[in-house]
Amino acid sequence: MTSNTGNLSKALPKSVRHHNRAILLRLLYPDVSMTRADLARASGLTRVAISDIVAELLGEHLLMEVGYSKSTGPGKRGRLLRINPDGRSILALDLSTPYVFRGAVLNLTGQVVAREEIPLTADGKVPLDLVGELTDSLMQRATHPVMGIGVSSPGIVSAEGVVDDATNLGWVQTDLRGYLHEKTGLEVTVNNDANNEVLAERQFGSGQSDLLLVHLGDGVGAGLLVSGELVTGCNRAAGEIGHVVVDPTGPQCRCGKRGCLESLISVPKLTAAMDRDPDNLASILRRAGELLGRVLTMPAGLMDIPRVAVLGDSRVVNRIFLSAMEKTMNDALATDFRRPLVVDRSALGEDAALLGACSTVVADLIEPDGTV
Amino acid sequence: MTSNTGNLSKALPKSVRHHNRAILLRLLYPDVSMTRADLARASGLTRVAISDIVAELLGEHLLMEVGYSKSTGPGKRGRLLRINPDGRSILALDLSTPYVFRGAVLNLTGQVVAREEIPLTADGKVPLDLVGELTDSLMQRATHPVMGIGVSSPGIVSAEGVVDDATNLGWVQTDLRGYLHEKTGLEVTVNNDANNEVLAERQFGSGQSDLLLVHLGDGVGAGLLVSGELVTGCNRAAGEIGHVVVDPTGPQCRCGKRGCLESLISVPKLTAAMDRDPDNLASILRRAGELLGRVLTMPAGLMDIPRVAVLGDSRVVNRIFLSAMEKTMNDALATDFRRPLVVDRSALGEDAALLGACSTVVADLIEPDGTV
DNA sequence: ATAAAAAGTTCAGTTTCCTAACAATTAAGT
DNA sequence: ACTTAATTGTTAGGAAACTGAACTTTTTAT
Repeated sequence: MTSNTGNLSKALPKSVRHHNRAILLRLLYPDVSMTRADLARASGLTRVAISDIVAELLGEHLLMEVGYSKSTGPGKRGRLLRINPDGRSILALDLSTPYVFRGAVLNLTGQVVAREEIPLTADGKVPLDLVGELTDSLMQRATHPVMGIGVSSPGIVSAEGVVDDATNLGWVQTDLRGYLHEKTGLEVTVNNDANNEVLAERQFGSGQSDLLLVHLGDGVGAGLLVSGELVTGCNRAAGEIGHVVVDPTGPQCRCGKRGCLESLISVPKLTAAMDRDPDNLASILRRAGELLGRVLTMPAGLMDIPRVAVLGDSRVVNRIFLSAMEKTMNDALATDFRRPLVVDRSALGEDAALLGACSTVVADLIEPDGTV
Repeated sequence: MTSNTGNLSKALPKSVRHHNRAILLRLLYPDVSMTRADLARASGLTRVAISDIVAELLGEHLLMEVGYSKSTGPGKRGRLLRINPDGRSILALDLSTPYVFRGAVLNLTGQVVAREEIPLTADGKVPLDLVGELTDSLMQRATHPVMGIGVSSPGIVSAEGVVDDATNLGWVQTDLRGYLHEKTGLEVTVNNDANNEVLAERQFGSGQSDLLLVHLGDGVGAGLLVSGELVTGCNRAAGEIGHVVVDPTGPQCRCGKRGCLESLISVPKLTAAMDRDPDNLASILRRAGELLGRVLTMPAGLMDIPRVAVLGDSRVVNRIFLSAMEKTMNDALATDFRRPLVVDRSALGEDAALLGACSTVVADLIEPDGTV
């Protein structure tokens, strides 16, 4: 109900090290090279402390030395350090794509090392055993020590990694994190698919830390980043906008209400409309873009968000759709104190959910939050 | 532009102490009594560490001992500790109320110790000198060491405390924090009025940490709390919803656009409409509540917010208005995974902005964020 | 050649926490 | 009444993580 304010757990001297390690790794992530002295200047820590932390990270193979810095004047040249991309392997699972259950092994910088897919039966159900099988299989293909498993799941995912998704997977209160942790002994993070996608967009895409990502698929979901933090909401239902009514006079939705967002602009609905009326593709897309723009205007204004990224089939999410959306929103938001909002396609393709899952695992290293 | 993710500054052993002090103070705030052993259990720190920190806080007069715990079994009785409300004084200034410039001296728990008001000239302008005068005057009336100054200002306030509000105060890029810090040497926090009001609602009202507060006044502003954190937005313009267009066919607004939220449901607009048509008060209010509910539905759904609090003149913000708003929103949001949203009046009265300003100063003590 | 600058290390010192052991107090059982 | 057990808060010693000052090595500029 009431979510916690900031960090309520105690701090120990050990937490200081954890925090400072994260600061260094974040400065170097994903492929920046710096010397110890550079890191000292950038972090505010002394060279002594940096040397100590770096020694530790080198020992854990999270960093590597890659030659010497160019000299820019008098003085000894420093040794360049960077993240060792293959210091760890990460397993990522994506349960959110229709008709297929996907998984991958990635390295620390989000590069896919190996990939596996299992086609699903028509009903789309994924038995828990199947998750275990794919995990085992990926584990075999990991090239380096596995630091954790990230999962993108549809539905509502509790903070404890319990999935509630009666709609698609047929899972009701399934303790996915518990199952995988029990099985592997590894750290496991489970998140809603759209939530993970927006994390991926920040980490491996545009880098923005205030961002709304809308995923147009069979349903409509969103992920929201505010000051770099994922918004999960008091019921862990943030981003679940598919069944918000946007037109009470609209068509009947399968959820029982009328005019849900999803009943108006899901990809199947729009492609069906386009197939029925192939002469008016542009106006169908324009109207859909205007509708989505209209309903997202107030959130964007209220949170002062600079960009909305849309992810989905390019037959729908194209220039016409995005321009209509962008114009609608900027017409309604324009004021002298606000920069124009950008609406565009997500920089990531269909790996977004896998990359997001990976980023939640890597976050343990580069997010200076944890315990401190 | 891109706001920062979490905490990017280094941690020192000293930060650990700061963090743990904040944890203890938060456990006791505002009027909880606990023994050292209780605090150890609640925080996870050892009794040794607690004794050390408590000794420090007693020495600074932030805590006081208030007798012995009741005994519940064998064992020595502990000494009860609590916040010393008068350990510090806080100055709060409110520049957001029309026609009057208000200030107050408060204690650590947000109780008003002294109050001062200066009526404003018809144009509502507040010269910087006047701010200085009221500050001097309040400083005289502080009964205990002043720990800081909090200010609620209309308009956009930068993270550095620079106010940009051409509309009301006539201030353009006024370095209010710099001015007051220069003058007094104290810590100064300056925030937008609605933003401070939502902080007050959390701290001194309902205690919720996911909350949207809408202030209906001459204009319409909002403050938004997500996971206990104030949302400020990429341009520090979060909550500035007054000039978001909600009906492109609506009346001309003074900002140049048509159908801004503020042009439809500001208190002056609604009271004028009610005065013109006194037989239809209820339907005017109902329609206004429905409109506000409709535009806030998507933000509430997207962020999964459990409550919307409305602050404003009770002629407008009454049962009819709030019920219409609540029904509109819940009709559109209802799903099986979401608890019904609550829409009600803010628990705080016209001191909300002062209390919020106070809470930003006290936050230095009880928020375990700071440097760590 | 010499001086100045920069990188990285060594050493001593501070802060903050922890564990273990202890003294003081309280209640309950015999 | 006396013993036992539990609980509170303190004292003493030790570990982790930082800092500042001084040192060595390397590099450029005069």
